[in-house]
Amino acid sequence: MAREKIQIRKINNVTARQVTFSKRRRGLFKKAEELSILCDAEVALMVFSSTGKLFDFSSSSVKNILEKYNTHPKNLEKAKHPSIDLNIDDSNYASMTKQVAEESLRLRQMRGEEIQGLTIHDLLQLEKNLEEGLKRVLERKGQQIMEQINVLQEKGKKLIEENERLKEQVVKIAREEKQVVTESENITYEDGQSSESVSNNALHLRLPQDQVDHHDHNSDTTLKLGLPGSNWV
Amino acid sequence: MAREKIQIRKINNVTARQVTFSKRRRGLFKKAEELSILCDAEVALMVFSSTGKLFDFSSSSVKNILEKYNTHPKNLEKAKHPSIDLNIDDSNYASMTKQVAEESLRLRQMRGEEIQGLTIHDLLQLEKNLEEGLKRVLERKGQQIMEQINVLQEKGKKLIEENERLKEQVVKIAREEKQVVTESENITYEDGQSSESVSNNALHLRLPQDQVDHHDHNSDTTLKLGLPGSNWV
DNA sequence: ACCTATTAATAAGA
DNA sequence: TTCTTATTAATAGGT
Repeated sequence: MAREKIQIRKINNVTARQVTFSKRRRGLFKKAEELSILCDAEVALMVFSSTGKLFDFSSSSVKNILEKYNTHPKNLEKAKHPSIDLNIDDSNYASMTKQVAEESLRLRQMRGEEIQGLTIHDLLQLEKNLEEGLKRVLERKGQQIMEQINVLQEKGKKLIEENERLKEQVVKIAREEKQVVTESENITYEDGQSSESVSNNALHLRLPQDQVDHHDHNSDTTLKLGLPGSNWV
Repeated sequence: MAREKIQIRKINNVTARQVTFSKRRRGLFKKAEELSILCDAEVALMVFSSTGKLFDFSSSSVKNILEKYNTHPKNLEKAKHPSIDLNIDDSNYASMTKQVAEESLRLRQMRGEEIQGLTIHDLLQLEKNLEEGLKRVLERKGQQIMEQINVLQEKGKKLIEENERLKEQVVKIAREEKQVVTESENITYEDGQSSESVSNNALHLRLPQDQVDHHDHNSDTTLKLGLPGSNWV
């Protein structure tokens, strides 16, 4: 696909072969990845150059895909482990494969795929299952969100209480320092803030580190509610 | 590379996805073979469709390449797992069991079971899947029902036409019999029904058996619509 | 499955 | 190796 059409046979010129290998290898890996993404397929690709260098790609993990490959019924026949268990294994594998296939089909049908062959009755059943599932999920989501809100309210309450304590503490410290100032008049505040401006932003004052961390940790919970697409009401 | 540029992300339309899978899979395998021939490289390619179907290509034997892959220095470090070659033993059984368990869990979660441990985020995802599935199922059900209705209307039309023909036939026969009666006055009707009462229930008359069967068969379709819980509008 | 307008890959050369 | 570009190949959307 280029300046000239080429025949598909081994390229004899070594340099040209290497160049073509690089280019086409990239193209092949790109296509492999695209297929896996576009079509939700599992793809594993291994290439050894003529110099023995290995290149591989896998949509998930090579290990998983190879396992899947090895257990695939298509390959089970050729298993060269002539053990006595083979027959038992085969039937187990066969039944398991069947089971997997069935569950997989049901799952896909729940997602609205492969439902072309279903009768109206089947479709109504499916619809009922989906609505039931959706209902439960929505219920659970509502609960979960209410719980989160309660947790947040609880934390908020605690934070307010803590703030009150801290304010008092700050006022107290300020008073003590005032006393000190009164007593020996050469000591000043370290920043420009007077003790009167202390309000809710008490955290900006120097506090023991563990308390600061505590607040940061708690505020994580807030983020969990900031999710998009929430239409559970 | 076609009528329109597409983004590389999962194709949502199931049919389109399957079509694209077929086309691109062919392309990918062709490219893999070309690379192996042109550049004298060893290539192994495995693809599982989203329906679990396996397609593979290998320039030599998959087994050889997998062996080579497993013993390649690049993998030896992390290859603590007892090799991924064609060992068909309990590890595969275990992985299959795991797979079954996972799919089964997902299925149950789609039905709203075992969702206590899920986060809000998980629940939102589940909800989205369920709504998508439900949407597709409802669409399909609607189609299916419209098809059934069309079929029924078609059959109804044919039945009406046939009834008209039969009525004419009956009237004609009745006339002929009247003639016969007139000619030789000792012949009577075989049942108490006079030819004047023939209306839509023409089927009650003795007809050739095949026509009766034909009607009974057609009326089967009617039953398929008489299902409970239909709220698809 | 086939068609074809378009995009993507790539062979050769720099 | 990388870039460029003329050309061939792959393919998306329709039929």
